[in-house]
Amino acid sequence: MEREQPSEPPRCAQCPARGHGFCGRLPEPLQERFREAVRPAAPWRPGGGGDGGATRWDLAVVSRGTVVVHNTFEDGRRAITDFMVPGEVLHAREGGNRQGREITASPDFLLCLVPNLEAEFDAADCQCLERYLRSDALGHIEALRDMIADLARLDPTERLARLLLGLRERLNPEGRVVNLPLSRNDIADLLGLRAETVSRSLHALERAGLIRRDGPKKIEILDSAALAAAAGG
Amino acid sequence: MEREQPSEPPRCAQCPARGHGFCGRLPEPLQERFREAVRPAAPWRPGGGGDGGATRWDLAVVSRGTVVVHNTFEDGRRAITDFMVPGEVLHAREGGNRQGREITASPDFLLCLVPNLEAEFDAADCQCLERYLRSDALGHIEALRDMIADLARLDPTERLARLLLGLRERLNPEGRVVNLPLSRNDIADLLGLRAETVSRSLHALERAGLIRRDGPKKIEILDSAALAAAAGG
DNA sequence: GGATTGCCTTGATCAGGATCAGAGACTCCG
DNA sequence: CGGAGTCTCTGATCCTGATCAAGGCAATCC
Repeated sequence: MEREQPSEPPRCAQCPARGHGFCGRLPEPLQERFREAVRPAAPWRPGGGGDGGATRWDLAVVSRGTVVVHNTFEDGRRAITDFMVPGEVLHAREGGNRQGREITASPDFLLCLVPNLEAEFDAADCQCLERYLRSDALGHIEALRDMIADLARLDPTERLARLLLGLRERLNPEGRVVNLPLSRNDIADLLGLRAETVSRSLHALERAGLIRRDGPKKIEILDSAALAAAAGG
Repeated sequence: MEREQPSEPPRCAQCPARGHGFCGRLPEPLQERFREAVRPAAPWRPGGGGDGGATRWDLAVVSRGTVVVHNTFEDGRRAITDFMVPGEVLHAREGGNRQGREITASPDFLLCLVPNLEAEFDAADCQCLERYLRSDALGHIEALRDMIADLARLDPTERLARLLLGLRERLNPEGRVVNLPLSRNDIADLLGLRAETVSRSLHALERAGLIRRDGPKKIEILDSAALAAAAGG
């Protein structure tokens, strides 16, 4: 199986997100055109602030690693407001970075870029893609609203339970194991808590028999139904 | 000035959102086509649950009133996750309402609907509109992320200050007065607080000389800069 | 190997917002 | 006009998650 299939350049054949995510949901003919159009790249230095401003793109799909969107307040308080895992779309921002809003990524991250939609696709494909992009954005809006509801009304343990279920859905839908892509501090910034509280809440979920911890990152979900119940419905 | 201008049907000439918002930002020729395409309607009963399911649309712009998106958890906890005021777009949901997610509106609400984009616009206009819609959705994503950061890291008074500044921006950019479109309870559900805390925080802002209250709904912003500072940057 | 560093965990204390309780203010009706 | 009901405001108490502090553990570096 060393030989590449003609329709899949090596970069796609080896993509961890192959078959999942945005690319996989496109209709077949467009998917093939898409494979030819994408350029793998890491357009800014991982973890570092501000992409140099050089690389511009219309559309990016995360291929490897985790991309994190965060706001920093003037006094140093930080919040993670969004994050994307392999297969998910990073929409182009039109206005550029405003004060305090930044995007970073894990050291191993890699994106698949389409620098210019209209240059790469004909009118029909372009319109079709635009539609999928809009649909993706609307779905994302729903997800962010759910996050808002969680922050507004769930207690720490419930938030953590939701996060674990969401991460399994996105990273490993078939399995029971979640490998946390974020540190305790990042999880705290994501859920509006402190790292200590994250620790304690994980401990509580483990004591209740809903999860099993194997090192700080690896978490096995023992009882999905009970975990969903613990997540507040 | 009783006579209508030919390019503006009465419904648009009298629209409270005239000139502002999504319609106003469209380029002129498209704006005119848009005026002819929209149909004013209130496609579900205000405040009530579940739009009967009858009315379907591709695009809706709020013309009058306030539209509120909220999640309700099984045990009755409620969160307002989003809301739109006149001039703002209510994007079509693709998947229909999922459990616990609902949209309601103030009793006087009115939308401008485009039931079917492709039926009402030619290909070029349609593509242009789709692009504006995507841009609107991306801007909305940014706004929701800001809300997430606020819920995660700001204290009640800071959240309230942000809400007031945001509302003035959206409802009355020129003036100093904000007419709250939500009850204390709704504000609490929006900011992840209790109505009592909203009351106390408003009181604190007033005592600090940043706002003046004139009845429960009418709020005058006395010192924008100080209010922005109190909003945590 | 030993020291350093960063991350995670656990414990003790504290404070801010929730909760409980009750008193005005306003609207909607009869 | 009066009464019911809802919404808003204020006060007193309680509890949860933040804060402060310290120890464990693994990876990295000399």
